[in-house]
Formats: sequence, structure tokens, C-alpha cells
Amino acid sequence: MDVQLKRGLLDVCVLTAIKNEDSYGYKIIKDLKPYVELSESTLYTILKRLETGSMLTVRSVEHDGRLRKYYRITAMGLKRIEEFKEEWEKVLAIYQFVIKGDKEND
Amino acid sequence: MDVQLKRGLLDVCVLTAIKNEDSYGYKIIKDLKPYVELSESTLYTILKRLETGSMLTVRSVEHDGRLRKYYRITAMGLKRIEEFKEEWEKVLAIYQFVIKGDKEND
DNA sequence: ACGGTATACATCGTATCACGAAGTATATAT
DNA sequence: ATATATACTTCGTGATACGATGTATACCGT
Repeated sequence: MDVQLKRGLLDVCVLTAIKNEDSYGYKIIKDLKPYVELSESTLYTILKRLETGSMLTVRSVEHDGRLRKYYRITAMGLKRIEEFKEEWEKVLAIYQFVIKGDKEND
Repeated sequence: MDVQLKRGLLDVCVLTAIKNEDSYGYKIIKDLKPYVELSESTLYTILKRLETGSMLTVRSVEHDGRLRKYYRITAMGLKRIEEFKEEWEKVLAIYQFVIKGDKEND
């Protein structure tokens, strides 16, 4: 998928991936795979950004001798998703403009 | 509108704006305004990029003592729009994932 | 015992890109 | 005279996705 097209979607995808239950990096990547592929470096950058923006909180959990960092969405994270949904109407208007491709109906 | 969300749309918007008839910078901005706002610096960056990528051709026209650069879409530019439409299904799948927000239907 | 693969997170550098700021220049309206 | 609209250009910056690379453990097959 086109990199630029992903840019406005990734943050919200990650938030959606942890919306219903806390999750961790590796699992998020797997869960999102059917919809959008992202590398580990991309994901951890996003998680860090979302944490800085208070969209989620982190807690470390020992698992099988390894460390896992579980991410939990915050109220602001939920709000971010809602705002995205609102923005979507503008996106659809743009898409309509592109597929029509002419101005005969203004 | 969210900057990141625009990123995957702007190139195609500009191409759409010149699809049916050649146009020039200032007019493109005005024509796109109802759908997406972009500054002059953004537009000219995009036009340059699209030209470099052979998505459009340019020709200068004298108008009222001022110079106007008219942009015409190429076959590759048209192809770019078609590819965008194809990509759109992935975008919709992502959107559905976000608004559902749960995995009870996998 | 060894090698490969999966799990799990981290960091660095780079390329792309939207945008504000500032500039140049002409025509028209107040 | 001043402001506004038209029209294009250049520069610098910040945001961001991603490949490359690294660390570390567990498991499975031969």
C-alpha cells in the first residue's frame, strides 16, 4: 500500500488494535497485518508518539522470561479515533471528487 | 484537515484538477478549495514532483502581461489516478476495521 | 550440539513531504 | 497612494515511515 496513503491511518489503526484489550508490539503487528502492514521500527515509533501524546499508557509485564510492554488506550486515544471518524467525511468528499473527475455537477 | 490524512490524497487531487482541462497554479488552488486547502508552496512542490514523475507536462502562456504555467495531465498521470482508485479498497477495509473497532467478527 | 525461526523490543539514519515565510511582479480597486 | 488579487518561486523546518542493525530468549528439527 502506498506509504503516503498510510500516513493518516496508522496511528488510528494502532489505537484500534488496542482499543478492546491491551496489547503489545508484536501482537499489534500481527493483528493489523490483514489490513495494513507495518514494520517493527514503524510501530515502535508510532507507539512512542502515541504515548507522548497521552493516547495510551504502557506497562511492562514479564512473560516467559521476556519482557512485554502492554499498551492501553486512554480517553484521549478514544477521542482521537472519534475525531478520525469525523474527518472521514472530508476524505470521502475528496474521493468523490476524484472519481467523478469533472466539474459538470457543481 | 489532518496533514497526514491529506498526504495520500493531494497528488491525486491536483491531477484530478487538471484532468479535464489544462489549468494553472492559482486556479488549481481555487478549484480544490472546497475539497482540500493547500498553500501555494505546497502546490508548487506537488506540481514539480508530478512533473518530475512525468504525471504532467507544462507550458508557459503569456496572460495579461503575467506568466502563466499551464499543466496538462499525461497518460501516466491518468494511470496514477486509476491506481489510486484501486488502492481505495484497502483504505476502506482499514476504515471498516476502525469503525468496527473489535474483532468479534473474524 | 547447532542452526534456523519465532518472539520481543530498541535505535539510528534517511528520504519524503506539507507548509509557513518571504520574495518578485503586475493589474485593479479604493 | 495603498491595498488586494493574481501568479509563480525558493528556503528552511518539522513530521514521519521505514530499512538496517542490534540485543535477547525460546523452541524445533536434524
